Amino acid sequence: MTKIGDVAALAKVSAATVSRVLSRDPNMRVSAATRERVMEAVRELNYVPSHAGRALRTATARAIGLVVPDVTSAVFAELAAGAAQTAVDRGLTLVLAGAEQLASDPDWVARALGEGRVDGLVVQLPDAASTHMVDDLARHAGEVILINSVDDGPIDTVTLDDRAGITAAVDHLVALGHREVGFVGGIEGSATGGRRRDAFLTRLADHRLAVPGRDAPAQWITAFGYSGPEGREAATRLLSGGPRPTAIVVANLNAALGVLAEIHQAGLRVPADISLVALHDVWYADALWPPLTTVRMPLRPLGAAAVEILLDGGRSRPTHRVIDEPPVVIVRDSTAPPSSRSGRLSAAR
Amino acid sequence: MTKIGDVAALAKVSAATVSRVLSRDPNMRVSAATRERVMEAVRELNYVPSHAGRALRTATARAIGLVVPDVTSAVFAELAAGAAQTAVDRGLTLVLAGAEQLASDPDWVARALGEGRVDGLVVQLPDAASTHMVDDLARHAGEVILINSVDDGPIDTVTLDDRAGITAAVDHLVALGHREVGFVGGIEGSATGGRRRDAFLTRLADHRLAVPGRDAPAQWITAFGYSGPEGREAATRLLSGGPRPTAIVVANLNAALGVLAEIHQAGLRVPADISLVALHDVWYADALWPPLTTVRMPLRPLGAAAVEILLDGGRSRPTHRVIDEPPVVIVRDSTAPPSSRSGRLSAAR
DNA sequence: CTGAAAGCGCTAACAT
DNA sequence: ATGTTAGCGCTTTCAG
Repeated sequence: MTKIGDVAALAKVSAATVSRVLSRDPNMRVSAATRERVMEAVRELNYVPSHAGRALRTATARAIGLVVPDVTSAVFAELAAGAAQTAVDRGLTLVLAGAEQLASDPDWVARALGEGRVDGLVVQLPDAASTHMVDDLARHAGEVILINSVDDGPIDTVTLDDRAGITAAVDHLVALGHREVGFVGGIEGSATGGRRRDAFLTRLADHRLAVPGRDAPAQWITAFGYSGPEGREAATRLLSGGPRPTAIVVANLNAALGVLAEIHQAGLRVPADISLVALHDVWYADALWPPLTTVRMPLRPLGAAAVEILLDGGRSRPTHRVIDEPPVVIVRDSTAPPSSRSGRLSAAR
Repeated sequence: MTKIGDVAALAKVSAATVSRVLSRDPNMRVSAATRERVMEAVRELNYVPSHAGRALRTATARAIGLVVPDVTSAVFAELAAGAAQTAVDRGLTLVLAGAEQLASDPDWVARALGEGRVDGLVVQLPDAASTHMVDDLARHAGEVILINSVDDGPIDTVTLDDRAGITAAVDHLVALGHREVGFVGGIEGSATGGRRRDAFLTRLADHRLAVPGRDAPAQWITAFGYSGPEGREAATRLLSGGPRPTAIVVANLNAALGVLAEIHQAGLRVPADISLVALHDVWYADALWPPLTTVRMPLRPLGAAAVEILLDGGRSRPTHRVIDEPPVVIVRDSTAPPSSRSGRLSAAR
């Protein structure tokens, strides 16, 4: 590999000058002529500064890690895009990692940060994150930001307005005339799961609709998790005997796939027999059958904000930001007014 | 951060000894007592060796990059898992990256490698990769391995046996009694696209089935690409007027989503009116409606092999390995014998 | 078996 | 505006 000295020799300047030219720091004054000669030499030799040398000297990696529960969830694509954009703008490398290691190895965080391969970590905790994972992270507050999981505590935090998303979904269904609505939620006790469930219940009450467990069957509201199979399980439960709702809000798109499959399995039609709206929009929402109505959340801004807050660290108190860009309902074909055969619930009483 | 000197001081040895203990190199002989004292100090101080220091000294990053066209494609999950496992076994960090940058910035590769953040790159080229991208990579032969794209040239290469996969799909359909089969392929001129298309045509001939463009309508074989929307486009074309096949082989699962949506849109039923089998198995294949019959390819071994070959580099001639683990057809509900109403093609002539 | 010393490539203070 | 010098944290001869 060609090094800074080679460039310096070719340009007939000192290594320090090459460094100054390459740093692009405005208060590093270098004459235009020298600068030109240096750049010429850099091109000539295809010089790329050694990351190790620079990192050792400056004690920074100019890289941050993005840790997500499941890299292959399409929901994560936009998030990553937002984070990547901001990182690139700031001249940083963004490194992706799955959360498996984080979950399995208690001092993965300490090592990742301690080694100095990255300067900070943007972490989305798995739905089922244990408290000790949060504690592990808390020990590195300042170098870590949590996205869309916890929204308080000593660690910096950015979250989506989950409540607004769920509210928009419910409102959309109500506007279509639905009054009997079920909910497929995240797992019991998870931060987003709780927020989304509460928002659902609250909005039901706002509209004076039947509340599962009170005026409606308890199984209309489920909490198996956000994965496809878990969604399927939830739908099985939700549809098992008794009156069924005319519409369902699914708190996550992956789960909605499972719900959709189970509804088909049960011989029901969407939206004729039952309407479906899911939180989070992904590319294949309209390659499903029927094309799925979704609530698009500001995931890109979420990712961008996470990187920004992480980088502008050094505050005394932790930041807890909520991305308040409003969610938008993408109406496709899985929602429609309830059929005339609706009103099962009232009929059943 | 605590450094090696701190550990040395606490353990009352020199930094060199600490390094020797931590290197775990068997021919570094250190007395058991010293070793124990050092390890004790390491634990006490939570010492993690600085990556930069080590990388600078040894001129290696102990990290490799995995570059894929689309991080969020579920097809990629297994591939990444295989690569990650092998990397971890060898004590390496695996860094993920999307291929956008690779496509847009001609010397992204040179920089990534030159900076020394990674020691090598496992690259899956986008379907529509330009030749100049391959040329850029060729300049770094030895530090780069190509997966499931090109299968010759100066760069090391591992590929799936695409032909076997497609053959298995066709055979499955033929075993069910289909004789009129369509094909939704990758884009014209791509390496995998070509292999899969050729395999399809060959197998058709082997079974003496109607060949699109000769005894069957030319539009039964399409080449729009592997994405969902492109699959949809292909299905539109394939189903446009004229006799239609009783079954379709889709060369990629993402595209199959689009195909499925379009078939539904056309008011056809799967598999009653038309059977569907797709290459690559993903978690949600059975959350679709109907659950999709797929051909499962050995993606995990592919990822593992890529990392191995990259690491065991230094041969004089490039390696071109094919993962020959046989593909397996996962029969779900999207394939069935052709209905009695079949034979449209012969009837039409 | 262990320690001393040198140096990997770079940047930041300090000189000039 | 540019050069000189020192040293970031580590591993690796070379001595002992």
